[in-house]
Amino acid sequence: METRERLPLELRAAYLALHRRSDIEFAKFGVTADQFVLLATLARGQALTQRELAARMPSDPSTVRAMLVLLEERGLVSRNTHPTDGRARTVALTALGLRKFRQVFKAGQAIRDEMVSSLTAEETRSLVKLLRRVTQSLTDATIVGAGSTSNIH
Amino acid sequence: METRERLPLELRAAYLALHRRSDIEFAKFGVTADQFVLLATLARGQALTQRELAARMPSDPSTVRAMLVLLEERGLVSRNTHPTDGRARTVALTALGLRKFRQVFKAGQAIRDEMVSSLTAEETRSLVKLLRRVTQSLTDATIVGAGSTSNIH
DNA sequence: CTAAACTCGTGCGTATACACACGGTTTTTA
DNA sequence: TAAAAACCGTGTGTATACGCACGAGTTTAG
Repeated sequence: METRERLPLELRAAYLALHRRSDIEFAKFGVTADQFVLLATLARGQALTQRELAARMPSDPSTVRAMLVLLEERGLVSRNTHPTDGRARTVALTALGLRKFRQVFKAGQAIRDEMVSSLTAEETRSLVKLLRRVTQSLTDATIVGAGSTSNIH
Repeated sequence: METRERLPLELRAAYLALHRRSDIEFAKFGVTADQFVLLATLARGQALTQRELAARMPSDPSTVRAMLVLLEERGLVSRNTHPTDGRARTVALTALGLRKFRQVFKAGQAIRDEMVSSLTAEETRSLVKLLRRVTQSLTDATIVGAGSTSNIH
């Protein structure tokens, strides 16, 4: 029973459980778990470009675009022309979007409490730390491995 | 800097990093990260019903069905009639499916090694343990919330 | 033993997640 | 400064992830 071989599956199980739980809770407010992540990221740094936003979530630029189209239709975010870069568009929360974020964040407290309900404060800190290191290891490897990203044309 | 509020995002970041990394690595073998999870689950328990399979992954029955349709077309799994239950179908790996699983599992060792490359054996054990507890807490809550349809009436 | 309740798989709809190619824009290079 | 390279957002295609409603089969209640 190598714990090293269980780690990927346990990580997957934990994330999917969180995602399901969040989707159910947030549905009352008409947003998905991932849309909440996007709103939260914008709440921390307005006027990001779409790519910056994607990098911080973290997520894929084309995924983020699809989400922005939906959120813009609902009036939660606005997309404007970038002041100096004609290619880019800046994204920001609308007043409605900010209000929605705060509502959902509050509702999410119940989930965050549940998550750590069987953990001590010390264990929670430890868990966050370990997750960060795992992410770092996987991300470094990806960047090194895929570093030959080229546009051949 | 409340670590309790960072936990969901760190969990998400770690899982998505793992998923991306796995998809890239496993693409060489023509399977996705999630398809590998399905194959691995079958390798541990053949002749499961689709629902049992979904419960063990864990995943949604309708998601699993869509995956099975694709995997069956590629000859990696077979679906047969259940011996006693006319509603259910049993699922099993084909010989090709088993071989594929073993190949991909071997290739996946590199990823599993990377994941724990900055962790001690003790920390890895701890991480698995903490993730399990988080999953448990989130799952219990979901069941309690939606489970009042069964025993108590 | 029959009718209601439950369960299984199916099929459809919406939202991610990401790859990839494309056109337009900026930056770098020669 | 003109050509090349790199970058941004868009649009399309495939694969999850899950909810929901449906038909068929099974279990339970009366």
